[in-house]
Amino acid sequence: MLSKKAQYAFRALSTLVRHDLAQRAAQNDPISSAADTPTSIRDMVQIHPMSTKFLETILLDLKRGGILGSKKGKGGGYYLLKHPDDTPLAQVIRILDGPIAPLPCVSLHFYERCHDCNEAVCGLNRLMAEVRDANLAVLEQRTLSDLAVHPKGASVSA
Amino acid sequence: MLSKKAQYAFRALSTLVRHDLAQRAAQNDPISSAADTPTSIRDMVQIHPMSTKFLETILLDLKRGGILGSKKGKGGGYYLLKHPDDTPLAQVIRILDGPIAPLPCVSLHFYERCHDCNEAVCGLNRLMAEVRDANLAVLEQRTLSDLAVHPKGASVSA
DNA sequence: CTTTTTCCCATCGGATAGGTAGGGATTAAG
DNA sequence: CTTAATCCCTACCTATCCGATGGGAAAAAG
Repeated sequence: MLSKKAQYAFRALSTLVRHDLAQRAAQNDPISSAADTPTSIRDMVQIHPMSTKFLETILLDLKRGGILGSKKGKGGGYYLLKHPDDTPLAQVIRILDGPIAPLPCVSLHFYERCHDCNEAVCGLNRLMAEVRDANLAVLEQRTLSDLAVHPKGASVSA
Repeated sequence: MLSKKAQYAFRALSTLVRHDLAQRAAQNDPISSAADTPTSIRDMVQIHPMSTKFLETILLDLKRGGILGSKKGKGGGYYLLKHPDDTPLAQVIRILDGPIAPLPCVSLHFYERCHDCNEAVCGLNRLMAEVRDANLAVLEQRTLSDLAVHPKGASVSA
């Protein structure tokens, strides 16, 4: 199960993605970043109601994780550092919730050896590695762009 | 991530599965259950070292969940109620850890409506349903029998 | 009846999750 | 320079859960 942090993060990110894509379209300049017009926490909370202070800590995590940039002072806020297509959902989850694998001994980014268990003959490792791969097949493929796609809008890219 | 409960459960179950399969083979009667020679907690702990008391609560959960049966008194213990092929890993996880889905609003067995979110237009629901399906494709297919298969033993059934 | 072993209840310390509070530090605008 | 907006940092609180423990009651076998 995803934590509340990750859930709220995805909601706030969907707002940032929509703002980012709209701005790129308006500028006819799909390469430039959206840094010049960031989105404030206040605006995000108005779109998706949640605790302002809690969202603050989440956005800071995402900034430290290299997904977001920020601008201080009046007219400041947060913005995506990369194109929404270039941030897989797995990256967001790892920042806020840690490992995606069901067991530390099959984790790619947070590997830890399991004691009291010989990995070579442990039937569980192999099975949980299968689960991990099944998860990553979705979470590394899907990106922030997919968050903004509504079911009715049949803009399926692939 | 799986809880410690689920991890320990799988270790104990692997002992029960090996015992069950060995007994079926010895009897040349692959249909009968292994109820007549249950495995005690003490035996399980000797094979996979862990807290006896903790394992006790886990095995009780598995019994309430309909996976195990028990026999009291001397020579008693726990045994599988069904053939190892007929208990998918998903059932074990649901008993000990609850939902397999990343969000309650996409859970099949533990569904809960999410507030502050219109499921029809929520991009996250659709994506997390994909993750759920990817997980279930493995966890409903793989069974307790797969726990006992060692990597070297190439007895791949399908 | 005695021994063995499962079963049941109550508890408990520590960690984590979820959320709150207050006060800076930085920037832009007037 | 002053003010207002906004990000940033530290600490705290509370409830829940995880992993684990203790003490027995009940049942089966000898």
